[in-house]
Order: sequence, then structure tokens, then C-alpha cells
Amino acid sequence: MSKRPAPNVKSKSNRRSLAQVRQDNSEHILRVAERLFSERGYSGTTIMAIAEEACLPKANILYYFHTKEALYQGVLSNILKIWMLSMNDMTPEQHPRDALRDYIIKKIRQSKEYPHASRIFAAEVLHGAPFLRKQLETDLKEQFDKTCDVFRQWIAKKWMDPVHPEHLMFMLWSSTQAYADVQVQSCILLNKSELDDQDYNDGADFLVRMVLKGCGINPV
Amino acid sequence: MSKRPAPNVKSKSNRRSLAQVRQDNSEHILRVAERLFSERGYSGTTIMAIAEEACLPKANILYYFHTKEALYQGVLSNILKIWMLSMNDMTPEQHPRDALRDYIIKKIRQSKEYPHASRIFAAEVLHGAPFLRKQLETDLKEQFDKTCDVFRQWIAKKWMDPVHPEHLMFMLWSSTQAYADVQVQSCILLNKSELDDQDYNDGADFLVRMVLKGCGINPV
DNA sequence: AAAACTTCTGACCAAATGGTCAGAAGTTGG
DNA sequence: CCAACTTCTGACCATTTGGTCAGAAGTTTT
Repeated sequence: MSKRPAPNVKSKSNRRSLAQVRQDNSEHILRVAERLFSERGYSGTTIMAIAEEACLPKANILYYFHTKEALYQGVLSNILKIWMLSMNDMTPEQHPRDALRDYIIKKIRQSKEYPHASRIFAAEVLHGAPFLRKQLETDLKEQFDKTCDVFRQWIAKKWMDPVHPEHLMFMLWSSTQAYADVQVQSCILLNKSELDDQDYNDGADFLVRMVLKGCGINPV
Repeated sequence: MSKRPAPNVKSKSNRRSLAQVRQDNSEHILRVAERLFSERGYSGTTIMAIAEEACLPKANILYYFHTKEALYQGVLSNILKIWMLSMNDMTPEQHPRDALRDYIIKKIRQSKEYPHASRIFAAEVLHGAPFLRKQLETDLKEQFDKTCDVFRQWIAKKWMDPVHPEHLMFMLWSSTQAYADVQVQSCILLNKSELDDQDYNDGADFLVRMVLKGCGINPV
């Protein structure tokens, strides 16, 4: 809730080039918007609320992003950038023991480091991906199919049990994603105001062990 | 999207007692509202939209539910009823092989039979449980703690590996919940317009196997 | 320092939204 | 069949919301 003042507040003459001002303000707005969208959803977030949290007049928000939808799209494209960037491809040559461990750890770290992004993504999917459909149908599906294929090759090599690749993917995705999505719920259930590093590590350890053993993969 | 006409449409003189009319209409409205809330979220759903889908004038919706929030609460309480009812308690005497299998199957069936309810619940949690906090803090937490305790007793009896009970609960919850939440996504990724029974069965089989083996539980 | 350009903002606006209300229409009990 | 009651609804209303715009303020270029 830190109402950090906008970069330009009360001091436009701070010797910053216009280009710099533009970039700073755009990013500032995107950050604030991301947080609010993740907390209240698309419809639940008003431009006025974003303006107040960003300490900028509403008209200024609309100067940078002409419509609410454009602002939301801006937030989403930021998110997808993070997503695609850090979604490493598992390869058939890697042993699943290492590949799956790395994947789980990376995904959980992502949930921890970008909780807003994770939640917006989840909400988007939950409501039928009205804004992301296209991207999911192309980029994400490609990634998904490729990874399932890797699983199949591992199975062929007897490196893991013949589990259903698609359902393994779902399970990996949902159980790692959960550490961002149900943070609130987790906190209620664990009686903590926030998940700490220990919790994330425990979660990762648990999942790695469960998945490897569950898939009949020799640990170490 | 079937705009099924309201029970009372065009025929109030159908010899139904007022009490009956009241109940029929309340239920009809709740059903429509549940669907819309699950598709568009709380803020994204307007009373007017509910009225149109229910084939009733807006004022009539507000006659039965004085405010939008009251209507949403009505939907939520319906949902919690389903939830609590079907969330069977696992017992320390049961063997985890059976208890966990039953739990997973039941949860996945629930995702299939009540997808709207599941999604509303997920969205609620995702946004910090603004309407459900109290209930989660009492009922759900109690359930959660009790079940973790059962896990610990199973572990003490050497019926399963010493896994972290809390994280096992998270994993069970999120991976079963997923079959309702990411239905859309799943459909995109699996190239289907809808998950069919086979998919749900495959999912249940996969999860049961994975969890039992992952927890070092002897199958059969 | 003046012209050209970008950034910023208060004042508006039309549409949508949640909600009210008076009275019509229908049902029930005596 | 009439009085009491419940259900229903069109017309209205205050507020909120996304968005516009003219012109002020600041920066860059010449």
C-alpha cells in the first residue's frame, strides 16, 4: 500500500529528459496498475483508484494509456514477458530428475517473486482468458506440446514411469502456481501473515520429492 | 447461455402457491447469478446482466435480493454448503491408500459437477477472500488442521512417508481444484471444446497414482 | 528567446450502475 | 367477493465510471 509518489512529483525541473520522464511514469503506472488489478481484478479496478495510488491525476494516467483496456494489456504483456522468459524448455537429453527439480524450483520462485503477475494470470485463465486467448493458443500451447513430448521421450528411455504427460503438466502447473494464487488462503491456514522463505523452500522440496517419487524417477 | 425463461414467465396463474413461486424464483436467480459471477467475477457482473439472462426485470431481482452483495452472499453460501457437505473427513483408522484415493476422486468429481461454484471459490480466494475470510478462518482452518493431524498419525503408523502434511494438503487442493479452474486453459491445450469424462477419469487416475506413490504408500 | 513540441490537468460529459418507490397485478384467507 | 397480503415492474435517481478536451506548464530545438 506504499503510496510512493510518482517519479515526477512536484519537481518537473529535475533535469530529466522528456524521454526519461515518459519511461519513468509509464513504468510507475504499470507497477501500480499491476498490483491493483491483481488485488481487485479488471472490473474491480478503477482508473481513479490507480491514479490515487500512483499519486497522479486521472487524466495523466489516460495520457499515457489511452484506455483502461490498453493499460491492462500493458500489464499483461509485461507479465507474459516474464513468463516466457523464465519458462525454460526441458530437453529430452536432460535427466528428468534434474529437469523437473529445476522446473519446480523455478516456478515456485516465480510465484514468490512475482505474486501479482501470477495472480493476474490465474484470474485471466479463470475467467476464460478473454484477453490472452490468442497468446495461449499459440505460444503456450506450443510450449505445452513440446514439453509433453519431452516427457514421452523420457518415458521411452525408461527414465520415468509411463505417466500421462498432459496430466503431469497440469499438476506441475497448478501445484506450483498455487503458491502465488492461494497465498492468502495459505496464510490463513498456516496462521502467518506472509509465507516466508522457509515455506517456499519446504513447498519446493515437498513437490520435488513427491513428483520424482510419484513418477518413479531415481533420485540422485 | 441458455436463456431459460424464468419459472413464472407469462403465467402467474399456473396454480403455484406464493411460497412455491418465491422459492422457484430465488433458486432460478441464484443459478443464473452463480454462472455469471463465475464467468465475469463480482465486479464484472451487473444486476442488469443477471436480469437479462434470467428473463426477469431488474427490479424483480432486487425484490428478491435487496442488494448485489446480498445476492453474491447467497451464491457463496450455496457454494459453501456444497463444499462442506462433500468434504469428507479422512480418519486416522482408514488406510491412506483408500482415504486419499476417495478424496481425490471426490474432489475432481466436484470440479466437474460444480465448475461455477469451484471457480467462484477460487476467484474469491485469489482476491484475498473479501467475503469469505471469516468462514475460511474458522470452518476451513479447522478442517485443514484436522486433516493434517490425520496425515501425521498415518506417518506415525508408517503407513506413509514422513511428508510435510501442510504442503501435501496444498498440493491435493490445488491440483484437484485445477480441473475446474483452468478448464478453459486445459481445453485450449488439449484442443477440446470441453473436458470429457475420460479426461476427468485420467486426471483422477493420474493424481491418485502420483500421490500414493509419491507418499510411499503401498497400493492395494 | 521564440517557435515547436511534449507533458500535464481541471473541468466536463455521456453512459452505465446499484438502488428506490409508487402503484399495478396476482394470490390468499375469511 | 372482498380485504389483506405478496409479488412484480416501469420510471426514476444519485453516483460512479471511462473517457474527452482545451489550454496551462514545461522541455527541446532553432
